[in-house]
Amino acid sequence: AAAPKRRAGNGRTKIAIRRIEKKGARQVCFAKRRQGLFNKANELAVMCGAQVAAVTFSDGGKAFSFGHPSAEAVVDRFLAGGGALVQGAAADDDELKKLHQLHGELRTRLKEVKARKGRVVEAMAK
Amino acid sequence: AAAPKRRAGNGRTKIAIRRIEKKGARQVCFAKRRQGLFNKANELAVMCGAQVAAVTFSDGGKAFSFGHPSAEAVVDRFLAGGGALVQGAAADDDELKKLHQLHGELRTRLKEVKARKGRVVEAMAK
DNA sequence: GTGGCTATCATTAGTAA
DNA sequence: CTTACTAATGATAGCCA
Repeated sequence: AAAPKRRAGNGRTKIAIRRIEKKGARQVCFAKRRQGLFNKANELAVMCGAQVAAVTFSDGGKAFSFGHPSAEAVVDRFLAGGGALVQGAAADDDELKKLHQLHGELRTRLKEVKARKGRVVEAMAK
Repeated sequence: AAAPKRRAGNGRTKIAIRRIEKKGARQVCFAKRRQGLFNKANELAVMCGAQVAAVTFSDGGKAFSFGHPSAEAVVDRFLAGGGALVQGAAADDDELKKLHQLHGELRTRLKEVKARKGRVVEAMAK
């Protein structure tokens, strides 16, 4: 008798939260997790009666968004409120740590963009 | 003899994705899931090298946000780009300017928080 | 690019502090 | 508001169609 042969599959394997190097796997992961993120955002909005917006730009620069009641509405309100309240007003000490981290990320990002801009300018000179 | 009494708790129970009526439970749920959402957003950003922003307003109208590299940067790009996004020097130059401004704001903010923390520490010493 | 599958890891409902 | 705990639900890595 032929056993109903299970599909090959090792189940979920544990992975670290760092950049996925393989391009293909990274894209698949982006698509799946983007969907998961939007789903979580929707659940938060429905269950807690909160306004939620989530926006992401893929590696390729393509934009995706989710919002309740709409991404634009929430985003507008966010900018209008002038509120640059990061991660909720936690304890000062905690917030200080977060600001330091943000600062570090910003510096890294600045360097990246500057480097890219340099290459672009150089390319245009030719 | 007193048994080492486990903490009461039935573990996670299945619930429907609809508005939570009990106010207290709704607030706790909001706090937990907001944190979970931001965590997912961060993982997506790190693992897939994508820009991500998440913004929510609680029932009480309080704003919370997360962003990589920053909520404002991603949100601005979203509103500016509308949908399709262009690459090139112009886009990079614009982003560079925004990052510089953000950097300045962050430094100001850091000083403020540090000062406040100093006052708090001093107050606690008394 | 999307969707199914399985085994496994991650999140979290309910509760109390 | 945040945190700790337990047990169960939910999300998903890797592989294939």
